[in-house]
Amino acid sequence: MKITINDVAKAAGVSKATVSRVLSNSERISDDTKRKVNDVIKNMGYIPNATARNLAKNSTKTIGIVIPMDAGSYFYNDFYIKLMQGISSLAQKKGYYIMYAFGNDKDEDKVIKDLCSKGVVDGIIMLKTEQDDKTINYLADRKFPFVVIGKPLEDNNVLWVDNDNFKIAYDLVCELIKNGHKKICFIGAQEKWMVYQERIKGYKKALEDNNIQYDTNLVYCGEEFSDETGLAGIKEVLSKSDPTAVIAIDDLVAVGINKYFNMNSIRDKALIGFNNTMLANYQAPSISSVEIYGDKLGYYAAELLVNHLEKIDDASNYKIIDSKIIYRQTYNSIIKRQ
Amino acid sequence: MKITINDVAKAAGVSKATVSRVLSNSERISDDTKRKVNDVIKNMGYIPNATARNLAKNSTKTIGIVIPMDAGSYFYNDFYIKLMQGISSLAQKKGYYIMYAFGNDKDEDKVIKDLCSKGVVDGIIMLKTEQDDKTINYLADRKFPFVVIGKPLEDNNVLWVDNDNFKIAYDLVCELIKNGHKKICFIGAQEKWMVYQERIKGYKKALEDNNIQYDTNLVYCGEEFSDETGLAGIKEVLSKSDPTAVIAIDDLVAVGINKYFNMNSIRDKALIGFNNTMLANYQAPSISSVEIYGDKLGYYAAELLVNHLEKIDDASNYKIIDSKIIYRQTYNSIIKRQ
DNA sequence: TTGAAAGCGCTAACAG
DNA sequence: CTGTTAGCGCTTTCAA
Repeated sequence: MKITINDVAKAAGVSKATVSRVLSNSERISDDTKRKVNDVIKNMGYIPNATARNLAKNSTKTIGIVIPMDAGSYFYNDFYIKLMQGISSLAQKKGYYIMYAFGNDKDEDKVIKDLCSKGVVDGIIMLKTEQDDKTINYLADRKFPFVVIGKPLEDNNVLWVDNDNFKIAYDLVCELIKNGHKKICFIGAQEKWMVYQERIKGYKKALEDNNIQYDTNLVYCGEEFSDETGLAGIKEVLSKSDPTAVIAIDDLVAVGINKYFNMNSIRDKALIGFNNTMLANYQAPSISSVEIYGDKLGYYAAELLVNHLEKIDDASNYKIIDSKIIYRQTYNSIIKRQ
Repeated sequence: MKITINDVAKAAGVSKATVSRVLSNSERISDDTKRKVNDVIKNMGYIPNATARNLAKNSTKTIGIVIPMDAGSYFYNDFYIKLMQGISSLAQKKGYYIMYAFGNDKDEDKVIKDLCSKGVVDGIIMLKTEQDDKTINYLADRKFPFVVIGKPLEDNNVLWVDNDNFKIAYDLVCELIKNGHKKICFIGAQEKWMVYQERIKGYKKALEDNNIQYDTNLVYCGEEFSDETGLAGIKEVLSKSDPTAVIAIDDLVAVGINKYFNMNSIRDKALIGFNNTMLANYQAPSISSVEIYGDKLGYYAAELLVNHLEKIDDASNYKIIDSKIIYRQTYNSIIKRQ
């Protein structure tokens, strides 16, 4: 039989209100009774029922996350898992539970609406980096607490976390230039996405600041984040120019480029991808990449949300996560390829 | 202001019991009032409060999953995501929510205990394939509903789903033999794990049934599921024997073997991994692998659990998931390697 | 500092 | 078929 707060109260010879106070560590309670009640609790192995507490407090202490499952995001498994880890880490620290749901293309907002209207979660983290503002608006309108991963187009008090994609690209290009590279190729995809736009901006600015002329022949932007994009991109660029270093917007794209280099025994070009997936690490040669710390993104997204839920004032409504270049074999220009 | 069942009752001119009945689609209610109440519900935009319902029904309609985060499982991201997708798919169909938590090495059982004692979930799915029976016993003792992914050592009414690792290996070896292979190498890891034991059994049986002598020189079992294991394993096997086909217990192990083949320009050996991860697909040459359908494992695990929760009699307490060989470049013995 | 009592929003006997 | 009435287990005024 389940043991409730009443059982404890009876056994301890106090009212259940007192037990409740002990549970929530209320100030206004004598050390004596506190000790007494805690003993009983321990002895009986009493565990408060979360549902009842939730109902009484009108909060669930749980965070909802919606994992996008649109075509292609299959490739971001690594990233999503890392996000989830980060979220989980903060949640455990703060005593929150996490609910997840996969949003299929069509019913993604249905899932979100369900989650936030049925009172099963206190707030939501949207894992989608390229969020449609429809959902953001929906949540904002209802004043439902949420944070997005990926800077939203209009930052009007929306809570968000993101890398500074401009700076990431800027720093990377500067670093390459410092290492003697002058003709640096950039192969991207999804022109409309912020990730692309910010990174290409950083790329351009870095060239400018180093007095290197921007050359459209060195830039390619394909459709999908895929190895085919990499293959097609590098092929096209090489037909018009001769870079010494290549930046790919994603490791998968970099894999395509790497393949092309291998097939054509091109061994004098540096290659750097983004997102530091397993894929990059286990290629031959191993592909350098930029780690964007998905776990941190998740952790701070959760922190932003929880602070908001608990009315703790954050200095700001967003958080920028750092990044790091992971140097592997392809970082050098002269690579021993099979 | 939030609108409750009382508001609806008042507006519809009925009792809240009636509204509740309409909500749960009770039989014993006239079509007239049903329509009337539903209209009001729609008009007012009423959404029942899940927490209150949970408390009243003493069930939460949510499934808990614990994702193992011990060292090394990093490499199974793909697999876990697929499991989660499958679970999510069934859950959405049946109207269940899903709660997840990462179990760090030390506090994994703490997480589980918390989940099942606080009444936040109705049942648990354990994603750990090689489960410690400690946790299983704990849950079984408390009669807390759960299912494990991966056949437990002792199948005493525990609910579980798994691939038939014996059969997978058996079929694969038979297939290779049918294709003319006679010297088939098996490179595994984690000797104590069921996965290894079952597959090696299947391997042996297939040889036996095809009148091929089992040769210990063709078998290697390393420590970790890693590319190093693959490298070390194939090196050792090749020093003693000369297989025409190599089976690796995991894609990551296969990657190591592939690397060795590439480095040494070995192009006359077939290579097949397990788990069909992205890793295998994007190697050069692309590595053949056995798809084990993580999503199905998750889906049926959830189905088993939900049926149990809803007292729907399943024919059996477990479910075997099929598998499929994914043929890629390394399936052929003569491979064009870079 | 503690207790009594009124909910939180919904479900489920039990009557009618 | 529908309403009344207890709860579900906990929190939180309001008094004492």
